[in-house]
Formats: sequence, structure tokens, C-alpha cells
Amino acid sequence: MHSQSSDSADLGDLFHAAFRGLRRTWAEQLSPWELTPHQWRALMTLMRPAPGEPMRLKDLAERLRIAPRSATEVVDQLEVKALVRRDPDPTDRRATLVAATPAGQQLFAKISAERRGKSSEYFARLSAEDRAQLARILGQLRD
Amino acid sequence: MHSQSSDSADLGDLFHAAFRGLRRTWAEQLSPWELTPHQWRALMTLMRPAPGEPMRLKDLAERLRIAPRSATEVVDQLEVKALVRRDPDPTDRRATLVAATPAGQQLFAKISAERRGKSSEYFARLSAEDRAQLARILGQLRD
DNA sequence: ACCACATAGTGAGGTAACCTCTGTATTAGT
DNA sequence: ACTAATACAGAGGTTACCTCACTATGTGGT
Repeated sequence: MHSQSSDSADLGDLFHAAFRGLRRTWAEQLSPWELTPHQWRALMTLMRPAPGEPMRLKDLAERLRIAPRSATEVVDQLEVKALVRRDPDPTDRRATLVAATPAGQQLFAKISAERRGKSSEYFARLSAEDRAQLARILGQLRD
Repeated sequence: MHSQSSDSADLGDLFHAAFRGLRRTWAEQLSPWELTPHQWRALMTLMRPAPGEPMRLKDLAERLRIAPRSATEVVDQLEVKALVRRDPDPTDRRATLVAATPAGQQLFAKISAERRGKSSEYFARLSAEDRAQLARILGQLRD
């Protein structure tokens, strides 16, 4: 009953373990395409509003919840792979717009399809209801 | 409907965000004592069976679910801070036993108390029921 | 029109939390 | 007695972040 601290410790540990599992699974799934989970997340975020739609680096950073400098980094990596392109924003010469190239869009589609096909999602082992619960609870934590 | 894949993506994102929040919160809470979350977790794990009870480096690694080499590392860090001590295992001269020093035990007690007192636990914003649900679901993911 | 200030991106450099691969004692199994 | 396995640590690498300082712009106030 008063093992409150040990309960929370366990919860922290569980969270830690589950998150590590998630990352490992992602890394394995993405390794054939030589993408890190971080890069995949960035590409996905760029595709979210609409494929090929450009987005400011700053906005990408915001959506990924990372510092702008860190967005620069991941965009660099994706640019080297030619999955993403930087263009100057015509309305503001300080800003650069980032957009997925056709190659990037194709890769995104390919991986998404593969994932759906294999249904190798990490969360697949949970029931639909548990997934919903989890999403609800995690949402509370994020705020 | 491709909302299915976007659901899973959201779940992944939610998980990611929540985990980052957890780590940030921990780091902040521990910073007055100049401990990283990783070091804290290791110290906690050493204290779990019984305070001052020695444990093989290999077993520590197993409980932390990290590679033995990584356990060496965190034990190094704690040893520098004199929170932990290495002794040769008398029953196996390959092995070293790691145990929290009195200083380590005191620090552990102090931080635990502070945490309970402030009830500044990251998971405190969840209801008891949600915490239980979360623990159950995370447990399923870990296996 | 001018100046102060804010904003967008990036170079430089750093950190936490991992990892593998290799080498060296030492113990265990046949 | 000898081969295989095990425990640890040295060397070196990776991912996913960060801050701080700088430059090139844009914006608001007088």
C-alpha cells in the first residue's frame, strides 16, 4: 500500500523498457532502407499535411518537438539521401522550405505499405481497446 | 482508410513524446544531486534487493536490460562519486561485486524521501486507475 | 527613413545512453 | 588436461538530442 514509490519506480521502468523495445523494433524495420527512426519520423512529419507540400524548418522542428538546430540536422541527413529538398522561401528570405522529393515520397509510400502488409507494428500485440486506452493515457501525460 | 496507419503513427508519436517528457522530468528532479536518470536507475536497482547488498555487474546489467559493457560504464560513474563500491567476488575471481556505499545508500534515501514528499512524480497527474491500466498495458508490450 | 529588436537557419561543440568488437583472466565441462 | 564458456573492461562508434554564437533577414516604432 505504501509501496507507492516502488510502484512508480516500476511504472518508470516499464515505460523505459517498453520505449526501448519500440525503438529497437523501429530500427530493425527501417534498417533495410538505411533510415533511422528519427529520420523516418521526420519524413513522416513532412508528409503529414500533404505529400510534397513544403514546410518551414522551424515548423518541422515544432511538430517533431525538437530544437530548430536538431531539425537542421535531420534534414541534412535526409537531403544527403535525396529524400528531401531545401528551397528558399520566396516570402521570407531568412526561411527555407523543406519538402519531400519524389524519391522521398516513393520511399515513404513503400515503407508504409510494407508496414501495413506485414502488420509488424510494435503495438499490434495490443488489443484495439488497449491501444485506445494507451493513446488516451499518453495524451494526458503529454499535456 | 489510411487512418489506421496514422493511428499507429500517432501512438508512436505519443509514446515518444511521453517518454521524452518523463526523461526531462527525471533529469530536472535529479539535477540538484548531479545524477543522470541512468545513474539513478542503476543506484535504485542496486538498492532493490536490499541496501548495501552486493550484486554482480552482470546481474545489474540484466536487471537494467542493458549490455554488460554499459553496466561497467554506469558503475564507473557512480564509483567516481563514491556512491558505489566494487569488490572482487570471493567465489569467482572473474566477477566483481558492486554494492552501494553508505554514502550511496544515504543519497538514495534522501532522494526517495524528497520525491515522495514533493510527490513530483511524473505519473502523478494520472489517476490511480490510469496508472494501473498503463502498467498493465506496458507490461504486455515488454514481453 | 532609420534604428532597435526579433526571427530563421546553421557552424561549432557538447552530452547521455546506449552499442559492438576485442582481449584477458578465470572457471566449467568432457 | 584441454577446450569452451564466462566476467569484465579498453577502444571506439552511433543516435538523438542540446546550447551558444553568428549571419542574414524581416518588423515595429519614432
